[in-house]
Amino acid sequence: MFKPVNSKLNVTSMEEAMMKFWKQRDIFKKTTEMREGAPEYVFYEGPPTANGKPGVHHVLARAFKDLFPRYKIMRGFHVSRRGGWDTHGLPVEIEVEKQLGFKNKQQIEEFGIDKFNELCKKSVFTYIQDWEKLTDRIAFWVDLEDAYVTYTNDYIESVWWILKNFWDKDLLFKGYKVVPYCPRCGTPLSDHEVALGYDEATDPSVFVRMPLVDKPDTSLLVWTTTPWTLPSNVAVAAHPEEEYVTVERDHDGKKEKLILVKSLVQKVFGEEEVKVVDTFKGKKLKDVKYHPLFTFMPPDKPAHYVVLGDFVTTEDGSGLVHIAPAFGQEDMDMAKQHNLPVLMTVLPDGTFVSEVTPWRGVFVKDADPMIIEDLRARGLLFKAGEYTHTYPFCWRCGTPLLYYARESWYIRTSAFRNRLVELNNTINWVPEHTREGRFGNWLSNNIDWALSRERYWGTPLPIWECENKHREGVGSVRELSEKAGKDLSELDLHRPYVDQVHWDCAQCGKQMSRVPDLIDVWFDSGSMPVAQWHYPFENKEKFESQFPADYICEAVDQTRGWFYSLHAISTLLFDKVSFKNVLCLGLILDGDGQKMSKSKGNIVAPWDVLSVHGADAFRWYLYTATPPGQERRFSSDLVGEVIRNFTLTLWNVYSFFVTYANLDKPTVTTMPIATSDLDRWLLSELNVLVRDVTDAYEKYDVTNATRPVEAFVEKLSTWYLRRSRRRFWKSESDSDKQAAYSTLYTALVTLSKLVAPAMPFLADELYQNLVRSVDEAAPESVHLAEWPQVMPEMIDESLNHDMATVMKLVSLGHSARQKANRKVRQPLAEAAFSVGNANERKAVENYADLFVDELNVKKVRLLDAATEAVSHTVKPLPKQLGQKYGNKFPALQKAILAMNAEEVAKILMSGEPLKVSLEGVEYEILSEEVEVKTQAKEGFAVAEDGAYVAALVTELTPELVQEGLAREFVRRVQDLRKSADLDVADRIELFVEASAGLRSAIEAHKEYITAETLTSSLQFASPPSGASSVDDSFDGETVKVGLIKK
RNA sequence: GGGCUUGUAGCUCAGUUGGUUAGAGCACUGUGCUGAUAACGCAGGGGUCACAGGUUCGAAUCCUGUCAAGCCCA
Repeated sequence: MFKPVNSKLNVTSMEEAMMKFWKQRDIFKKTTEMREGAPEYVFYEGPPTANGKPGVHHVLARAFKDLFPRYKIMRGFHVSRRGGWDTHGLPVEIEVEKQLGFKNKQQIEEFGIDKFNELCKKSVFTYIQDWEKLTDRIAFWVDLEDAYVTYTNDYIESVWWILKNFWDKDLLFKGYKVVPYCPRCGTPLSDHEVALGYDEATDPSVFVRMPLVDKPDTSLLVWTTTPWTLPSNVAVAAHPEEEYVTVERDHDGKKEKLILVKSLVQKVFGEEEVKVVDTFKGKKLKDVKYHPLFTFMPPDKPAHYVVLGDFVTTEDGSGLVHIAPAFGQEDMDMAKQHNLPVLMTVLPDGTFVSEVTPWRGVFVKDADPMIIEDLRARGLLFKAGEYTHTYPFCWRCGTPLLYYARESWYIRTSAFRNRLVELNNTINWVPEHTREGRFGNWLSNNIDWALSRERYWGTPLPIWECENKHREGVGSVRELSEKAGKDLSELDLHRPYVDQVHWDCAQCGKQMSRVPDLIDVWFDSGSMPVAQWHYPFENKEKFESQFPADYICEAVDQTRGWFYSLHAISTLLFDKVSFKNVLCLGLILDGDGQKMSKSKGNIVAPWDVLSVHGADAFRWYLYTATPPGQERRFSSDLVGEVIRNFTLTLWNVYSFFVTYANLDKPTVTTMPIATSDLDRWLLSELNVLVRDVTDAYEKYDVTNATRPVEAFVEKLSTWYLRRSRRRFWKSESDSDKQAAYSTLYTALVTLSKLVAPAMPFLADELYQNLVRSVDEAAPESVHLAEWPQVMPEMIDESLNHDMATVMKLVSLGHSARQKANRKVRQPLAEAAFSVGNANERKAVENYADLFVDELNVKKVRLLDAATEAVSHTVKPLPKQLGQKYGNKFPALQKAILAMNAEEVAKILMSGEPLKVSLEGVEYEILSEEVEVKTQAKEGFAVAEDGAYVAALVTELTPELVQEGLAREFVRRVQDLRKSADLDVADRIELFVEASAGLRSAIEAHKEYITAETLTSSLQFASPPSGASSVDDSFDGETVKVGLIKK
């Protein structure tokens, strides 16, 4: 006996009960334990930060992360799924700063780094319960109890070990570079951090005059969008090969001359007429001296002359670029090349130094209008406007970044550029284009990794130096203890405690102190293959068995984040990849295609979806709606569609099976002996499904691992089951019935396994009842079961094709009925079909019984030219003929159509080739290269689609009419049974008062009627009191029916 | 400015090595079927396959350019 199943499914309560079951039986743990010793499949969890609530994009990532470990376990692998938490970094600090109301770093130092970091440590897990609850509810099976945590001493020590390795290989260096710098956070940002914060910005667009020293009436016309950098100007750059002009114009009643690039004259002056007085190549401007706009800081080297550079753009501006080495990468390169001075006019907090007297202490961006005004007053401003472009902002605090020359620690990743690319080419990326495209491009343009951060809560950079710049790298706590001469095994490896460790320099005897920097948090997470095991200090074997990963999965924003940091570290450290397969997910957008963001208020909360539609439907939606790499428009309603379209269809097939199986108590087996075509067909399709889904999983093709299941369930429900219902109802328990039960049972059990990775709840619900309730020896959960084996011998492609033809013709038959206005309950004498080629004709003959039943006709046959009034048309098929004959196709087509259609049809229908001459050449056209269309001329109701034709004989004989009435009557009785709330197996007594025509129809078909309605006795009498009864009329007849449950 | 991706019905998506009639689901309307179904069947409306060129006997599909959106890099 199976547990009775209600056809109404309460998804959420089913899922919650299943969660409880899994927990009680410890199923998750068993999935790992049972595979102890089996081949390892390695999954890495990219650590999230738990200081914010999880959103739908986290559900997306976690759903996809969960899928493959589940599949691989069913395939016999051992998968340890260790969770992890990313705990360091600026986001955490910023949360704490907000709590404390801090505005800058001084406040943190005054407050105390120890206390500040203590708060950071606490804040990291603020929302951990939300994360655990969500993870649990969506059935992402990951071990959070034993998760790695990046702030632990063990983790940090492993990171130090990596850094020491790099230090020893001379891969760490200190450089003077212009970096994107957040003046509020007081720290440079890594390139992947900068990437997170680009936004539209409107900046001033300013053209200024820089008068030439030798020709005071002539000025360079220089363009900038950062007026605040003008006080540190030391040069102007021109493109050596571009044409430049000197133009003359009126200004303040005088003539003035301005120099700019020729191609931008129109854009700069617009309507204004200017006179070009000279034209020359940019290189002629080399070394031309000009008067600086400001003289707050006297340069210590020659400055204020024109230099040449290929980078000068002539798209915008004037073709003359202002150079301020402290505030631009290209500017700094120029300064190095031409030995220009570097004027540091700005403090680390983003305000002007005191030498810049008018604006000292003013934040530079705020000073822009004041500077413009000053230039205007001195007649140096040509014009000022606005310029909208994408500009980087701090990804956490939103402050516009400054490009700012800082001393910084770097990893020499660019030295490994080729190797990074080579190793990447061995990684399987989904979608594939990411390997060569987004990620590959990024690697081949690799620049050194800016590692250091001038912050507090993070992994300290383990480099110590003395005042003479003698430096030592430290790679373990033991090494640190030895150098310091005391046991530091209990030392917290964070600031400020590590900063208090000193020793004397081995070279000069001065005190060694740690450099103040922390490292980029991406280095933390990228170290996880090593650091999660505290390798190499312990767990050597564990590490080796868990490296590299077979599978990782994150959203596309991790391309330059975690994907890069994992790849870069393992390349530099081991010269190996750290992951073999990677699924790179697209972003999740709201219903209008907008990025979800807190500020727009268009966030869909995961719980709003989960509490209504449940986790399975949510997951299934994520797998099937869109290929994983694509961005997706999301709304809760789309998840609801999954329930209606897929979940309930499957559920109802399941509920049908259980309902009838509990009545019949058949012996079910998953090795059915299929005798009927319908069963053979279903099992054939089922094995195609198993084959295709398995292949798709092996290729990390999620869409094709899930969508075909939907298509199969649709066919199972609307064709197999619809056509098989009577086999389950019939009273005798013969082998056909047994076969039907076993076939359906096999399909359902197989489905429960095929959907187990994707819909873990529903899958186990089916499995528990279908398998466990009859076989206690079976694995305790579908998630502990083996993946279904495909049985190729069950696959019959031609049967599948035939059945598709049958379905197509049945559909046309229904269409023809509708056109002829003949409802299905009215039997018709004959249905005749036509198909496109000789092969398909078999299908009509072989499956006549399906047509008879489904279309309610007495006879089925092929339309036949020999015996009835039909005509033919022929259609040369472009695909076949075009591919074979290329550009001869149009002429051939014309020639075939010019022939007598009836004769052509006759030849082709017999399977003979058709001979066509064209330009003296004879072609043999095969029957499958031309579609022959048969048209019924008269006496039929016809529906057609391409070569497929269904033609129904619609004349009714008195016998057919009587039979139709009998069926109508049965329908009334069945409705009555239902409304009287009878059980499907209840037997009844029937009382009927009917008009004459109907009465004789009932008498004629009494046996059929009583069998269909489980009637023990049928009397033509008025229903006794207490009977359920109904009055009705149809087809010109009237009836009163009553029934009593027997 | 450069790179990657995307653009097909009102919405969400398919569309095979190029093949002449571009499909499905949802939604809407009508109708039929049903003792599994929250369903299902049939029919109807709904498309400049983003746009413009090109290659080809033939282009949603290949090429070039343009436009729009998203992400990334400057």
